Amino acid sequence: MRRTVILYGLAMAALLGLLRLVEYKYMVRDIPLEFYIGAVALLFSGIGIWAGRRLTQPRIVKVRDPFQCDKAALRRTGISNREFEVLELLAAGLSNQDIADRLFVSMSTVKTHVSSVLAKLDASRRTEAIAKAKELRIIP
Amino acid sequence: MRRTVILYGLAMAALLGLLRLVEYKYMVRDIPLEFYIGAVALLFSGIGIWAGRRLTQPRIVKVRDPFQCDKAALRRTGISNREFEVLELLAAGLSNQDIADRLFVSMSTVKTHVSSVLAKLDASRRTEAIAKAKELRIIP
DNA sequence: CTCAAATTCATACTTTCGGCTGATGTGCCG
DNA sequence: CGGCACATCAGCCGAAAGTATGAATTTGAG
Repeated sequence: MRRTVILYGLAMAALLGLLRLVEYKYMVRDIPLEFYIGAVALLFSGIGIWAGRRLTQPRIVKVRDPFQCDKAALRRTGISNREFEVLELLAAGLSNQDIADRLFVSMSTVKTHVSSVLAKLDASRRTEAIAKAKELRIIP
Repeated sequence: MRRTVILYGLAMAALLGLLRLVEYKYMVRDIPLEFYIGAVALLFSGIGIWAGRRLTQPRIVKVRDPFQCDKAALRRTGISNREFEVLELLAAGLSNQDIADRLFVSMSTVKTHVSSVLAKLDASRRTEAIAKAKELRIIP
Protein backbone atom coordinates (compact mmCIF):
# COMPACT_ATOMS: atom_id res chain seq x y z
CA MET A 1 0.00 0.00 0.00
CA ARG A 2 2.66 2.46 1.02
CA ARG A 3 4.73 1.16 -1.85
CA THR A 4 1.89 1.92 -4.21
CA VAL A 5 1.66 5.52 -3.01
CA ILE A 6 5.41 5.98 -3.41
CA LEU A 7 5.36 4.48 -6.88
CA TYR A 8 2.49 6.75 -7.67
CA GLY A 9 4.37 9.86 -6.65
CA LEU A 10 7.43 8.76 -8.57
CA ALA A 11 5.40 8.11 -11.71
CA MET A 12 3.88 11.53 -11.50
CA ALA A 13 7.21 13.25 -10.93
CA ALA A 14 8.71 11.34 -13.82
CA LEU A 15 5.87 12.33 -16.10
CA LEU A 16 6.15 15.97 -15.19
CA GLY A 17 9.91 15.90 -15.66
CA LEU A 18 9.45 14.23 -18.99
CA LEU A 19 6.96 16.84 -20.04
CA ARG A 20 9.27 19.61 -19.08
CA LEU A 21 12.17 18.07 -20.96
CA VAL A 22 10.41 16.94 -24.09
CA GLU A 23 7.10 18.62 -24.71
CA TYR A 24 8.18 22.11 -24.06
CA LYS A 25 11.15 21.92 -26.35
CA TYR A 26 9.79 20.30 -29.42
CA MET A 27 6.09 19.79 -29.67
CA VAL A 28 4.10 22.35 -27.84
CA ARG A 29 3.37 24.18 -31.01
CA ASP A 30 2.75 21.10 -33.17
CA ILE A 31 0.02 19.24 -31.32
CA PRO A 32 -3.04 20.78 -29.69
CA LEU A 33 -3.09 20.97 -25.92
CA GLU A 34 -6.32 19.00 -25.64
CA PHE A 35 -4.59 16.00 -27.07
CA TYR A 36 -1.99 16.03 -24.34
CA ILE A 37 -4.54 16.56 -21.67
CA GLY A 38 -6.51 13.65 -23.03
CA ALA A 39 -3.45 11.44 -23.19
CA VAL A 40 -2.50 12.26 -19.63
CA ALA A 41 -6.06 11.68 -18.50
CA LEU A 42 -6.15 8.31 -20.20
CA LEU A 43 -2.79 7.28 -18.82
CA PHE A 44 -3.68 8.20 -15.27
CA SER A 45 -7.08 6.63 -15.58
CA GLY A 46 -5.29 3.40 -16.33
CA ILE A 47 -2.89 3.91 -13.48
CA GLY A 48 -5.82 4.78 -11.23
CA ILE A 49 -7.65 1.63 -12.16
CA TRP A 50 -4.54 -0.42 -11.56
CA ALA A 51 -3.87 1.33 -8.25
CA GLY A 52 -7.49 1.01 -7.26
CA ARG A 53 -7.37 -2.72 -7.84
CA ARG A 54 -4.16 -2.97 -5.88
CA LEU A 55 -5.41 -0.85 -3.03
CA THR A 56 -8.70 -2.61 -2.67
CA GLN A 57 -7.27 -6.01 -3.43
CA PRO A 58 -8.25 -7.93 -0.29
CA ARG A 59 -11.86 -7.85 -1.29
CA ILE A 60 -12.11 -11.58 -1.07
CA VAL A 61 -14.81 -11.89 1.52
CA LYS A 62 -15.08 -15.21 3.21
CA VAL A 63 -18.69 -16.26 3.37
CA ARG A 64 -19.52 -18.83 6.01
CA ASP A 65 -21.34 -21.31 3.79
CA PRO A 66 -24.92 -20.66 4.90
CA PHE A 67 -26.09 -23.95 3.41
CA GLN A 68 -29.28 -24.02 1.52
CA CYS A 69 -30.82 -27.29 0.53
CA ASP A 70 -30.31 -28.38 -3.05
CA LYS A 71 -33.98 -28.84 -3.79
CA ALA A 72 -33.29 -30.05 -7.30
CA ALA A 73 -31.22 -32.91 -5.94
CA LEU A 74 -33.86 -33.54 -3.33
CA ARG A 75 -36.59 -33.88 -5.92
CA ARG A 76 -34.36 -36.08 -8.00
CA THR A 77 -34.21 -38.59 -5.16
CA GLY A 78 -37.98 -38.79 -5.04
CA ILE A 79 -38.05 -38.22 -1.30
CA SER A 80 -41.43 -36.90 -0.19
CA ASN A 81 -42.01 -34.06 2.26
CA ARG A 82 -42.75 -36.30 5.18
CA GLU A 83 -39.82 -38.53 4.40
CA PHE A 84 -37.61 -35.49 4.32
CA GLU A 85 -38.78 -34.43 7.76
CA VAL A 86 -37.84 -37.86 9.02
CA LEU A 87 -34.48 -37.62 7.30
CA GLU A 88 -33.73 -34.34 9.03
CA LEU A 89 -34.51 -35.70 12.48
CA LEU A 90 -32.64 -38.87 11.64
CA ALA A 91 -29.57 -36.82 10.75
CA ALA A 92 -29.98 -34.90 13.99
CA GLY A 93 -29.22 -38.14 15.78
CA LEU A 94 -32.70 -39.12 16.95
CA SER A 95 -33.82 -42.73 17.30
CA ASN A 96 -36.89 -44.03 15.52
CA GLN A 97 -38.89 -43.73 18.72
CA ASP A 98 -37.70 -40.15 19.27
CA ILE A 99 -38.70 -39.23 15.74
CA ALA A 100 -42.08 -40.88 16.22
CA ASP A 101 -42.70 -38.84 19.37
CA ARG A 102 -41.55 -35.67 17.68
CA LEU A 103 -43.83 -36.12 14.69
CA PHE A 104 -46.75 -37.54 16.69
CA VAL A 105 -46.90 -40.76 14.74
CA SER A 106 -46.18 -44.38 15.57
CA MET A 107 -42.79 -45.97 15.32
CA SER A 108 -44.11 -48.18 12.53
CA THR A 109 -44.71 -45.12 10.43
CA VAL A 110 -41.27 -43.79 11.12
CA LYS A 111 -39.75 -47.10 10.16
CA THR A 112 -41.66 -47.07 6.91
CA HIS A 113 -40.43 -43.58 6.11
CA VAL A 114 -36.87 -44.42 7.08
CA SER A 115 -36.94 -47.48 4.86
CA SER A 116 -38.18 -45.37 1.96
CA VAL A 117 -35.43 -42.83 2.52
CA LEU A 118 -32.80 -45.55 2.67
CA ALA A 119 -34.08 -47.04 -0.57
CA LYS A 120 -34.24 -43.68 -2.32
CA LEU A 121 -30.72 -42.76 -1.23
CA ASP A 122 -29.47 -46.21 -2.05
CA ALA A 123 -28.23 -46.72 1.49
CA SER A 124 -28.51 -49.65 3.86
CA ARG A 125 -27.74 -47.87 7.11
CA ARG A 126 -28.94 -44.56 8.47
CA THR A 127 -25.37 -43.38 8.86
CA GLU A 128 -24.84 -44.05 5.18
CA ALA A 129 -28.02 -42.18 4.38
CA ILE A 130 -26.73 -39.20 6.33
CA ALA A 131 -23.41 -39.28 4.48
CA LYS A 132 -25.10 -39.49 1.09
CA ALA A 133 -27.66 -36.83 1.87
CA LYS A 134 -24.88 -34.53 2.98
CA GLU A 135 -23.00 -35.36 -0.19
CA LEU A 136 -26.05 -34.36 -2.23
CA ARG A 137 -26.33 -31.18 -0.15
CA ILE A 138 -29.88 -31.87 0.87
CA ILE A 139 -28.98 -31.66 4.55
CA PRO A 140 -26.28 -29.55 6.25
CA MET B 1 -20.22 -1.64 -16.82
CA ARG B 2 -21.26 -0.15 -20.15
CA ARG B 3 -22.76 2.72 -18.20
CA THR B 4 -19.40 3.29 -16.56
CA VAL B 5 -17.65 3.49 -19.92
CA ILE B 6 -20.21 5.95 -21.23
CA LEU B 7 -19.96 8.11 -18.13
CA TYR B 8 -16.24 7.98 -18.51
CA GLY B 9 -16.35 9.26 -22.07
CA LEU B 10 -18.79 11.99 -21.12
CA ALA B 11 -16.59 13.11 -18.23
CA MET B 12 -13.60 13.30 -20.49
CA ALA B 13 -15.48 15.21 -23.17
CA ALA B 14 -16.81 17.61 -20.58
CA LEU B 15 -13.36 18.19 -19.19
CA LEU B 16 -11.90 18.88 -22.58
CA GLY B 17 -14.76 21.21 -23.42
CA LEU B 18 -14.29 22.98 -20.13
CA LEU B 19 -10.63 23.32 -20.80
CA ARG B 20 -11.27 24.82 -24.19
CA LEU B 21 -13.82 27.24 -22.82
CA VAL B 22 -12.09 28.35 -19.69
CA GLU B 23 -8.41 27.63 -19.64
CA TYR B 24 -7.59 28.94 -23.04
CA LYS B 25 -9.33 32.18 -22.50
CA TYR B 26 -8.16 33.26 -19.13
CA MET B 27 -5.42 31.33 -17.50
CA VAL B 28 -3.08 29.71 -19.91
CA ARG B 29 -0.53 32.36 -19.36
CA ASP B 30 -0.96 32.71 -15.59
CA ILE B 31 -0.40 29.17 -14.33
CA PRO B 32 2.35 26.81 -15.51
CA LEU B 33 1.35 23.94 -17.73
CA GLU B 34 2.73 21.35 -15.35
CA PHE B 35 0.21 22.36 -12.79
CA TYR B 36 -2.66 21.63 -15.11
CA ILE B 37 -1.17 18.40 -16.23
CA GLY B 38 -0.76 17.42 -12.60
CA ALA B 39 -4.31 18.43 -11.75
CA VAL B 40 -5.70 16.44 -14.64
CA ALA B 41 -3.54 13.48 -13.71
CA LEU B 42 -4.75 13.60 -10.13
CA LEU B 43 -8.36 13.96 -11.15
CA PHE B 44 -8.27 11.06 -13.53
CA SER B 45 -6.35 8.96 -11.08
CA GLY B 46 -9.24 9.44 -8.72
CA ILE B 47 -11.74 8.67 -11.45
CA GLY B 48 -9.68 5.63 -12.43
CA ILE B 49 -9.66 4.34 -8.90
CA TRP B 50 -13.38 4.86 -8.65
CA ALA B 51 -13.97 3.21 -12.01
CA GLY B 52 -11.64 0.38 -11.08
CA ARG B 53 -13.59 -0.26 -7.93
CA ARG B 54 -16.84 -0.18 -9.85
CA LEU B 55 -15.57 -2.43 -12.60
CA THR B 56 -14.14 -5.03 -10.27
CA GLN B 57 -16.96 -4.71 -7.79
CA PRO B 58 -18.31 -8.27 -7.58
CA ARG B 59 -15.15 -9.58 -6.03
CA ILE B 60 -17.01 -11.27 -3.25
CA VAL B 61 -15.69 -14.75 -3.67
CA LYS B 62 -17.50 -17.54 -1.96
CA VAL B 63 -14.98 -19.73 -0.24
CA ARG B 64 -16.08 -23.31 0.17
CA ASP B 65 -15.59 -23.70 3.92
CA PRO B 66 -12.40 -25.76 3.87
CA PHE B 67 -13.12 -27.28 7.29
CA GLN B 68 -10.27 -27.95 9.59
CA CYS B 69 -10.76 -30.10 12.62
CA ASP B 70 -11.07 -28.28 15.92
CA LYS B 71 -8.30 -30.19 17.62
CA ALA B 72 -8.81 -28.37 20.89
CA ALA B 73 -12.38 -29.60 21.04
CA LEU B 74 -11.22 -33.03 20.01
CA ARG B 75 -8.73 -33.22 22.86
CA ARG B 76 -11.35 -31.93 25.24
CA THR B 77 -13.52 -34.95 24.50
CA GLY B 78 -10.69 -37.31 25.43
CA ILE B 79 -11.08 -39.25 22.19
CA SER B 80 -7.88 -41.12 21.35
CA ASN B 81 -6.28 -41.33 17.91
CA ARG B 82 -7.61 -44.74 17.15
CA GLU B 83 -11.05 -43.85 18.38
CA PHE B 84 -11.02 -40.82 16.13
CA GLU B 85 -10.18 -42.96 13.12
CA VAL B 86 -13.17 -45.10 13.95
CA LEU B 87 -15.32 -42.01 14.35
CA GLU B 88 -14.36 -40.78 10.91
CA LEU B 89 -15.26 -44.04 9.20
CA LEU B 90 -18.40 -44.24 11.27
CA ALA B 91 -19.44 -40.81 10.06
CA ALA B 92 -18.68 -41.88 6.51
CA GLY B 93 -21.53 -44.34 6.86
CA LEU B 94 -19.57 -47.57 7.31
CA SER B 95 -20.86 -50.46 9.40
CA ASN B 96 -18.85 -51.89 12.27
CA GLN B 97 -17.75 -54.77 10.08
CA ASP B 98 -16.67 -52.42 7.31
CA ILE B 99 -14.66 -50.38 9.76
CA ALA B 100 -13.08 -53.53 11.16
CA ASP B 101 -12.02 -54.61 7.67
CA ARG B 102 -10.72 -51.17 6.85
CA LEU B 103 -8.60 -50.95 9.98
CA PHE B 104 -7.52 -54.60 9.99
CA VAL B 105 -8.91 -55.32 13.44
CA SER B 106 -11.76 -57.44 14.72
CA MET B 107 -15.30 -56.23 15.04
CA SER B 108 -15.01 -56.57 18.80
CA THR B 109 -12.32 -53.95 18.77
CA VAL B 110 -14.40 -51.65 16.65
CA LYS B 111 -17.33 -52.06 18.96
CA THR B 112 -15.15 -51.20 21.91
CA HIS B 113 -13.90 -48.06 20.19
CA VAL B 114 -17.37 -47.06 19.09
CA SER B 115 -18.66 -47.48 22.62
CA SER B 116 -15.83 -45.31 23.91
CA VAL B 117 -16.61 -42.63 21.34
CA LEU B 118 -20.29 -42.74 22.22
CA ALA B 119 -19.48 -42.37 25.90
CA LYS B 120 -17.04 -39.53 25.30
CA LEU B 121 -19.49 -37.65 23.10
CA ASP B 122 -22.31 -38.40 25.50
CA ALA B 123 -24.29 -40.10 22.76
CA SER B 124 -26.22 -43.36 22.72
CA ARG B 125 -26.46 -43.86 18.97
CA ARG B 126 -23.90 -43.46 16.23
CA THR B 127 -26.12 -40.98 14.43
CA GLU B 128 -26.17 -38.87 17.57
CA ALA B 129 -22.40 -39.15 17.80
CA ILE B 130 -22.11 -37.89 14.23
CA ALA B 131 -24.37 -34.94 14.97
CA LYS B 132 -22.47 -34.00 18.11
CA ALA B 133 -19.07 -34.44 16.50
CA LYS B 134 -20.16 -32.20 13.65
CA GLU B 135 -21.45 -29.71 16.18
CA LEU B 136 -18.05 -29.68 17.86
CA ARG B 137 -16.41 -29.28 14.43
CA ILE B 138 -14.22 -32.34 14.87
CA ILE B 139 -15.59 -33.88 11.67
CA PRO B 140 -16.87 -32.16 8.49
C1' DC C 1 11.53 -49.75 35.48
C1' DT C 2 6.68 -48.98 36.55
C1' DC C 3 2.19 -47.54 36.17
C1' DA C 4 -1.49 -45.66 33.43
C1' DA C 5 -3.46 -45.26 29.21
C1' DA C 6 -4.25 -47.16 24.83
C1' DT C 7 -5.17 -50.90 21.82
C1' DT C 8 -6.62 -55.25 21.02
C1' DC C 9 -9.82 -59.24 21.43
C1' DA C 10 -13.70 -62.29 23.19
C1' DT C 11 -18.20 -63.63 24.96
C1' DA C 12 -22.84 -62.88 26.34
C1' DC C 13 -26.81 -60.17 26.47
C1' DT C 14 -30.22 -56.30 25.24
C1' DT C 15 -31.88 -52.96 22.19
C1' DT C 16 -32.37 -50.87 17.90
C1' DC C 17 -32.51 -51.10 13.12
C1' DG C 18 -33.93 -52.57 8.66
C1' DG C 19 -36.42 -55.70 5.45
C1' DC C 20 -40.76 -57.73 4.39
C1' DT C 21 -45.66 -58.21 4.10
C1' DG C 22 -49.96 -56.39 4.33
C1' DA C 23 -53.65 -53.18 5.53
C1' DT C 24 -56.36 -48.66 5.75
C1' DG C 25 -57.55 -43.95 4.54
C1' DT C 26 -57.02 -39.71 1.83
C1' DG C 27 -56.51 -36.72 -2.01
C1' DC C 28 -55.49 -36.05 -6.80
C1' DC C 29 -55.54 -36.71 -11.82
C1' DG C 30 -57.30 -38.44 -16.07
C1' DC D 1 -64.80 -43.77 -10.88
C1' DG D 2 -60.38 -46.20 -10.74
C1' DG D 3 -55.81 -46.11 -10.19
C1' DC D 4 -51.78 -43.81 -7.93
C1' DA D 5 -48.90 -41.62 -4.71
C1' DC D 6 -48.72 -40.52 -0.02
C1' DA D 7 -49.17 -41.23 4.78
C1' DT D 8 -50.43 -44.02 8.41
C1' DC D 9 -50.13 -48.34 11.26
C1' DA D 10 -49.04 -53.40 12.73
C1' DG D 11 -46.32 -57.56 13.36
C1' DC D 12 -42.37 -60.56 12.61
C1' DC D 13 -37.60 -61.77 12.13
C1' DG D 14 -32.80 -61.53 11.42
C1' DA D 15 -28.96 -58.48 11.39
C1' DA D 16 -26.61 -54.71 13.27
C1' DA D 17 -25.68 -51.87 17.01
C1' DG D 18 -24.74 -51.07 21.69
C1' DT D 19 -23.67 -52.63 26.85
C1' DA D 20 -21.08 -55.08 30.17
C1' DT D 21 -17.24 -57.53 31.74
C1' DG D 22 -12.88 -59.37 31.57
C1' DA D 23 -8.35 -59.83 29.90
C1' DA D 24 -3.76 -59.68 27.17
C1' DT D 25 -0.46 -56.65 25.02
C1' DT D 26 1.75 -52.45 23.79
C1' DT D 27 3.28 -48.01 24.60
C1' DG D 28 4.43 -43.67 26.60
C1' DA D 29 5.47 -40.73 30.54
C1' DG D 30 7.51 -40.20 34.85
